[in-house]
Amino acid sequence: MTDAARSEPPAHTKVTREEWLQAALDTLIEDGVDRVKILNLATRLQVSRSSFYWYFKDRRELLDTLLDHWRQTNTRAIAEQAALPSQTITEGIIHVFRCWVDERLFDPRLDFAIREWARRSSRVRQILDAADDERVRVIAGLFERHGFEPTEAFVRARVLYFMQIGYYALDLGESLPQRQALARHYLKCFSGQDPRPEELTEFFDWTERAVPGG
Amino acid sequence: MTDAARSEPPAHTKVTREEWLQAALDTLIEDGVDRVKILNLATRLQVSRSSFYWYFKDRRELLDTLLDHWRQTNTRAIAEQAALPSQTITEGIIHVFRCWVDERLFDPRLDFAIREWARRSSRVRQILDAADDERVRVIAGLFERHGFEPTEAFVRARVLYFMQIGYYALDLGESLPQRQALARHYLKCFSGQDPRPEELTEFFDWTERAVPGG
DNA sequence: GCCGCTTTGGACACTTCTGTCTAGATATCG
DNA sequence: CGATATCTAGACAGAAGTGTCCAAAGCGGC
Repeated sequence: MTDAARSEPPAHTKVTREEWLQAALDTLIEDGVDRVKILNLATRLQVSRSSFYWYFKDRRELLDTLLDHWRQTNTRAIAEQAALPSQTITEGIIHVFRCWVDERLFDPRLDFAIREWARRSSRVRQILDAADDERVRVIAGLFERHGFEPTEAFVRARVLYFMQIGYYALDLGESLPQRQALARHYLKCFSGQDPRPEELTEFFDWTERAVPGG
Repeated sequence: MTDAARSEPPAHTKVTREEWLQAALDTLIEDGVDRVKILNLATRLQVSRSSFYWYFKDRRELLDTLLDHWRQTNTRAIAEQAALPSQTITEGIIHVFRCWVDERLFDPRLDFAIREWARRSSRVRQILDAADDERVRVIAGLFERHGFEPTEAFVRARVLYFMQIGYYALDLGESLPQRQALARHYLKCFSGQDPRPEELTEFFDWTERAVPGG
């Protein structure tokens, strides 16, 4: 995209709306919604606090914008990967695994920041519940396409998805090789069957292309 | 325990240390550590804020006490249930399931309040990491006692534990019957084998005794 | 070169929370 | 009864955050 295409701000602008948003997003992910304070952001951006009110009506409008951003990233990535065609159930699960490996597809820290926020806001809570529901549904659909009964597909989708949410809750900080070493066992546990070796090597190749160096 | 045994407070005491602690614990669980404010608690307890400083040095001392309370409940319950003797792996898993059913054994909301707190305090984070590690270890020990290879035991312990943490993260609010209906499928997924019918009925009986009416 | 639009800074009033200090109230014991 | 230890209230100072108002600064167009 050229600079002209994004309607360049006047030259004497110190901080754009996008910079306020990015700073807010970073703070949301790092410290939680309670610390997304206008004063904080202003200090971080080296600009006066009152400039904020030029771009946003109030703090609430800023937070609403952050929430919209989340809605249009994480859940969509899971849905897209789960919908890809697959020869075997393990290959299908591997497609979903891509979300857990590439943070550009699914940002776990943002997801948890939203989850924590939802504990204190029924409005956010409703939106989050709908997202969780959709994620489990699309994964259950994957299991069903591979011949699992609806109830078993639902339970296995839950185990796969909840397990990953729990994994993120612990925020273990494992390296990619550590995680890859266990992938085969996870696949066995989630699907009840062993993955084909070529599926695994293809997954590791994909990982190397998507996340060079881990 | 008799009243005499707990060294009765003077009659003109409006609020005891234990009441401050209980109010703080409730608030921690409900609203998170950031909202455990002395002013809040004083208002809730209908007492002057400065009385707090009679019982506690400062806010930090109160929070330390809450953390200690958590350390001596949740993790211990999991360790105790996982250590019980079991004929089959499914029976062993069912013992752990008791923690997920009886909130007197394992309080999920307290656990999540601590988890959220740990995101902002490296001290709490270290303590939490040690607890998570111990929980996975004791469950992996259960799988190993039933003949699983160490790596597979470890992965299955993780899937079982992380899945439950993820389940709590979503805070679905399902009823006990709803959850019981899926227990058989979870056991199959976690262990790779079907539970014996009598194990399930015994589990449901235990549940009815422990949590009458669900 | 001046006007006006966009953007920023600084001051103000308000709220919520923290910790300290001091004076008082109340039961118990001598 | 009075002294003492235990507990509570209220006032104070200060930090950190919110939103509003108005003056001023920097560019672009005329």
